[in-house]
Amino acid sequence: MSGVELDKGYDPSDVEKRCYDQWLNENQFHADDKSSKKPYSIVIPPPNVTGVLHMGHALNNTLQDILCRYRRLRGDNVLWMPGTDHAGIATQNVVEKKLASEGRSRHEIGREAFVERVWEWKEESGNAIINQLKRLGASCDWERERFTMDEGLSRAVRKVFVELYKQGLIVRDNYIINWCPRCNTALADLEVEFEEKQGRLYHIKYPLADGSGYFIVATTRPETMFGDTAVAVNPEDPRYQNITATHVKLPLTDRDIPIIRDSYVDMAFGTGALKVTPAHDPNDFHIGQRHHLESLKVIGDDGVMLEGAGTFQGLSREECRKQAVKALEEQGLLEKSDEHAHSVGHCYRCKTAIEPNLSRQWFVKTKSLAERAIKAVEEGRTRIIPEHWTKTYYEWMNNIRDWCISRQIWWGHRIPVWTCDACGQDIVEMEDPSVCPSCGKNELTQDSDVLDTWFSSALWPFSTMGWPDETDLLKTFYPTSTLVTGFDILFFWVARMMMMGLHFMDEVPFKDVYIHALVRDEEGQKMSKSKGNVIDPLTVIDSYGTDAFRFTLAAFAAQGRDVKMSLARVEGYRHFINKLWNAARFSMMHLDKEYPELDREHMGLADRWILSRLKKVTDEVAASIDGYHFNDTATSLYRFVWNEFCDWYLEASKPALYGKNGDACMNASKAVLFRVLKDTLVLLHPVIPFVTEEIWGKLPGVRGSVMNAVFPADLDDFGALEDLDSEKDMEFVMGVISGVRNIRGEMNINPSQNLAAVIQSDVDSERQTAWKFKDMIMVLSRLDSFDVREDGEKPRSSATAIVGESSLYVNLEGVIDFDKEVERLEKSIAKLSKDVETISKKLSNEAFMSKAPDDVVEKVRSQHQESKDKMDKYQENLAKIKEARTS
RNA sequence: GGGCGAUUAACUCAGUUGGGAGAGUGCAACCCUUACAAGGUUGAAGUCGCAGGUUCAAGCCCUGCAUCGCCCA
Repeated sequence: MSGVELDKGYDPSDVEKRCYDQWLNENQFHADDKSSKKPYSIVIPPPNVTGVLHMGHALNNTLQDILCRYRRLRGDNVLWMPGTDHAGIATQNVVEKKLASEGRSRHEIGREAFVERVWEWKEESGNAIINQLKRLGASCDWERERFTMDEGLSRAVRKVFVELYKQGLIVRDNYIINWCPRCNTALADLEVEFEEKQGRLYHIKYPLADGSGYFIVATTRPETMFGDTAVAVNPEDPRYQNITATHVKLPLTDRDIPIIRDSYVDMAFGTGALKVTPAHDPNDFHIGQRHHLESLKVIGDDGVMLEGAGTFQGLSREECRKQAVKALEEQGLLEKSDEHAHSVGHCYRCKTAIEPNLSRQWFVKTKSLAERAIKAVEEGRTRIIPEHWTKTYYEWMNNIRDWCISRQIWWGHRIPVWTCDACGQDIVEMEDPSVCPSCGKNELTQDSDVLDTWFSSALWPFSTMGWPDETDLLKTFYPTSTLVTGFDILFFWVARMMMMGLHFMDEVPFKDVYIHALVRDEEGQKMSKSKGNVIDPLTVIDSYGTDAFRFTLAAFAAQGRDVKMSLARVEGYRHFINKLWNAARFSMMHLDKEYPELDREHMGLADRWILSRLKKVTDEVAASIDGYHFNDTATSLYRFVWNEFCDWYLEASKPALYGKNGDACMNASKAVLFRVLKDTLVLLHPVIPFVTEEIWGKLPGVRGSVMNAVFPADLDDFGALEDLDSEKDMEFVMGVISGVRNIRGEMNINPSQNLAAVIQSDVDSERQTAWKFKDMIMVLSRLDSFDVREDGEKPRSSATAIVGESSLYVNLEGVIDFDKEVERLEKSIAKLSKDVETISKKLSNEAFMSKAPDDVVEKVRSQHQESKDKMDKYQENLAKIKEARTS
């Protein structure tokens, strides 16, 4: 005994900072621009620069880190590109609120000063989330950290805008868009969240212009009626076949509006007559386009009624609704109003009800871009995992609409379009223009809007690598290997990166897209501030350690299933970390040097067995990470470490380690212990980097970081670790030991009481195995006497277990409780007889015998035989014990 | 309205080509055995949402239904 002394328990807080600093100092996370090694690259989904780490980030980045650390261990040149985005609307909102608390508005201080303030706020808070990612252990290449608004990325944005403009893929148009009256900006369709709201459906009489009656139109938004420019009915609708009037009188106004016929109108809804408001409803807008209707905007960008609302001008849209309804009622034009549930769009940033609004905005024409993005997935150049998300991807891509990219805010990439005040010419170039190329005048005005943040995020996989320059980084790492992200931004981000990557790089941005679940609370509710059910990842890290937290996230990350985070689970995995720590602590007591060679000649059964199991778990870990089955990775490791290494191997190898079998065996076992512990740390490292690094550093003779270790599967002798014979022998031996323990437990025999046991068997191999490894059997089942024989009388006062095809008798002379043993045996028999019954049924089923494949029939036969033999043996013993009881 | 997912032990969840239902936690009993009581040994616990169908064989494939959740319109 010697070696390094480890503390009794593992203290993460002390270790984590030290390890992380060590990695940074050693430049472990840095990727080479050029390298002969196989490249592996991931770009981080950039979090908002002013945001804070939440559970979603924690899961997302833990999975990326597992992949990156694993690929490094496999010898790849790994780039994990980190960075943040500027989150235009969200960040602007925050700074505006701060201004408001000072009693000022952004308009008061002006654009330049405001943007200055936002940069200040970014500097102030911008490192928070980066530091939080570091606490999570993220092994990003921090030297390459990028921000969507830094100079290089801004140049990429400019280039993309200019090129798309020149290609006719970016256009300015008057179109119905989603307007947030609170943020005062246009939004993309995606940025609107629909929510079912209880409203009212108002049935309003629209008198026919020729006085021959009236139409009843149903609407949830009576305030928009001032913008009506037609009433539409379905041409098929029999109710309106014989209408002679061509116009209706628009109530509360002096306007007549035409009656039009359009098959869009749902005859089953209301009375089948639809008021058409092209300027304030997307569907109406399209009807308006088809029928060349006028679009009359009656609600201003601030949500206040405009001139078209007549006497209602100046009212808010909510107040206008109230008063208009009242006026209609007074004039007898409101037939009725019913309770009505309908979905209302809300701003995804501030939750204000969206106003569909006619507006002049910039759009990306997405159709041709989407076609290539669809094709890339169809052809498998990009794989979406789990596969079922591809359908959602196709669905959206096939129905994609033009993307409104202009935002009426100040924080973001300003749209690089100048208009000549004199001749109206638009100028869109890489360099800021000073004179109009058309008329030569120099009074140019730049568009005041900025671009959607997602416009810059869409370029992330190549803009972060230096595009539009042809950098080595791009050559080495584009296309990236894997993108890890949540499904909530599949459209916002993934789809748009696909379009931009294919268009500008002529190559997909990533080969694999792994889509993980959302993290929810214990009840499965989405975590949100308003519900108060948010668990702060940093609190979890502080209480349980990063490794326990990461292991929990990995263990929960089953494909296609949400993660329900519970602190009880994290605590459970903290126990696992501690178990590992203590296993290492025990190991270190025996390890005093490096053991470079395995001494197969002097190894015991447990040694050969654990090496074989090590090979197995290594294969499992590699396969599960390669296939993004992170929960399987965690499960395999957990079982191996706890149930095989700790529960069996360490216990079984103690005699050898304590020198009871001589120095040669002791050293052979130490070498195995060293090897298994070392390789296990490497296998665990991608999931729990800190504790593994800490233990690694204390391994005798080992230099450098675990990050530079070789993955066990890549070691020369890896294949030679497998030893199926030893696995089989060990299984039998463990069966015997468990048999004794079971009897001890069920018969309430004190663990400290030594017992005598006998294996009786007519199977040569089982007798040999039992005899060969009797030392292990005796130690682990606490026997002071153990015998193996081919036949003979069963000991009178003993309890029985069947192991393999052998009988195990545990002598309970003087302590046996016959009734209990009868009960025990009957229980086993009942279980077996149920099995035998089911299997017999199969075997007597002619259809099964003739149609099932031979190997299956054979398997069932042997199962039947096995169970039956076992049951017979129990029954024999039961008879004997009953006999003994009565005598 | 269209689409996707979920439903397996008290709880949280695995179950990858269909071939005798698993884990962790919790629970119960016993144990301070010299790495770990944040531990050890043992045990109990499931009509795999419901109803049909395909098949020799269904937790798994097909259809319908129910409940819950999400996305899109």
